[in-house]
Amino acid sequence: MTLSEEDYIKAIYHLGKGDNTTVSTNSVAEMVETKPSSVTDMVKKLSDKGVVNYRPYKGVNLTEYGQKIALTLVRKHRLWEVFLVEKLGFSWDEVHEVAEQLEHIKSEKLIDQLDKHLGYPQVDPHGDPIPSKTGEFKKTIKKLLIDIPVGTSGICVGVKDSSPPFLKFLDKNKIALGDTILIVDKEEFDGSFNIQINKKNIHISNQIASNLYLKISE
Amino acid sequence: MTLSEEDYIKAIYHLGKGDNTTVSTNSVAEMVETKPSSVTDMVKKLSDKGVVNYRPYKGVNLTEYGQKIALTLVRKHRLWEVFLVEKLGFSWDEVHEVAEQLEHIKSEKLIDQLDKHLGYPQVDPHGDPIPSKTGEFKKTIKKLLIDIPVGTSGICVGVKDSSPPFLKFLDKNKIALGDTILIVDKEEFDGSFNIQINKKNIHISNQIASNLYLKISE
DNA sequence: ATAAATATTTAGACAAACCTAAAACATTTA
DNA sequence: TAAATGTTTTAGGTTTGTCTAAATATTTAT
Ligand SMILES: [Mn+2]
Ligand SMILES: [Mn+2]
Ligand SMILES: [Mn+2]
Ligand SMILES: [Mn+2]
Repeated sequence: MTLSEEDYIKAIYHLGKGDNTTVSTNSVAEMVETKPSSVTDMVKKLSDKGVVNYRPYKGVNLTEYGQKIALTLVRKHRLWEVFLVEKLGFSWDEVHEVAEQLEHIKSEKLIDQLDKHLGYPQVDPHGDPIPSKTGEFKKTIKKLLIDIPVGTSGICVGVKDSSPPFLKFLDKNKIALGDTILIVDKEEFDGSFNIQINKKNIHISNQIASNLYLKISE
Repeated sequence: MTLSEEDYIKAIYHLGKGDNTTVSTNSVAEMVETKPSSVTDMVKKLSDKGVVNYRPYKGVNLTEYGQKIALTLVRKHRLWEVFLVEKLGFSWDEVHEVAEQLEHIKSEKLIDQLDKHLGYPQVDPHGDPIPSKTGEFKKTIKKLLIDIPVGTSGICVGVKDSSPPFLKFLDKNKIALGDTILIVDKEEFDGSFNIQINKKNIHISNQIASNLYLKISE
């Protein structure tokens, strides 16, 4: 597959919402930042190659073969993201653009060895799951910390309240996007939480807990 | 620069023998595995961009600007080669193809951090020097071990005699291409050598020493 | 010095991936 | 259910990087 073909396949995969829903020409165009007419051309070519099912005016989705390719690309993209953050000191929000390039490097050995070098990570820095070599992975969902059971851990991926006071609080307590958080304990009395973050235990109120989104494996 | 343009620039650089000699259309074609007519086209384009000096029928070489680009590419290529060998366990002869792709990834931060991650290496797994961020590097030369002064170290890059008995000897003594060898001592009496390889000292005869090529910095 | 051999460029085409403008189809709205 | 609106495809072009075949320049050999 060429670099362009791969980017289209990934777009169709991501728009397919995990269940390979048929997606529109326009939505693909928006995702790959091109014009709908270009998508029509490409999608015909991918259809000829057996990568997608395409019915004119009706939309497009991935074949089995296409899904396999998509999962390999997602695996590569996310492993590179882990590498950039863990080994090269990139931050959460700097990795995407570079991974977007690195995902197209062709070498099976490279990816296998990278996976090993990173200690076979299960999730990327954004909390998204990394498919195994055979394409399996756990789905993840985004939940408010307050709705997550004790003993579970997840990755901080967003805030509900983004007011300066709240952000300042997070900053002061060194809670940042991309951090792994373990729910240690929940206090019956006031609904407050004990959480572990960066190897330290801290205590947060019910209010804080209801404004932090984590991504956890189902 | 596009991937293709970069590969042409590298080819012109490598054919230029370090002193930026003017090179022929045919030689470039051979190196980038294309036809001479394609080289003519590309070289005109690179000339318009100020990357090369081109005189029809006379040949092509790099401008100052072109040399800068070439050195950046060589730097990237060789840093990735070190990464593949040192961090991912690739062997000497497996890295080139992958580095040929990785060298085109665009991110200055990526290369700076990779350099740091690798501990600012001076040479790649083939004994070739890695240009600094500003483009400086020591030239290296290939010499028979026998002609190298005591105290110098280099990287094993080839053999003069490739007969089975000699190769078997190297194998038995765990001397492989890509290994770093330090000349510890030379025996006046029989011209034999003490060398250090893989943190072990071994003794080799004058005959062995006159059939092993090392790459050393000038 | 001339002819033969070789190297290089030009001319004309092609595939990939994109574009704009116009036509065809589908959906919504009145 | 017909018009209006929005979506998708088609038609026709462009750019990049490649190719073959033919023309031209340069080098080598007689
Ligand atoms: Mn990409
Ligand atoms: Mn990610
Ligand atoms: Mn390359
Ligand atoms: Mn090398």
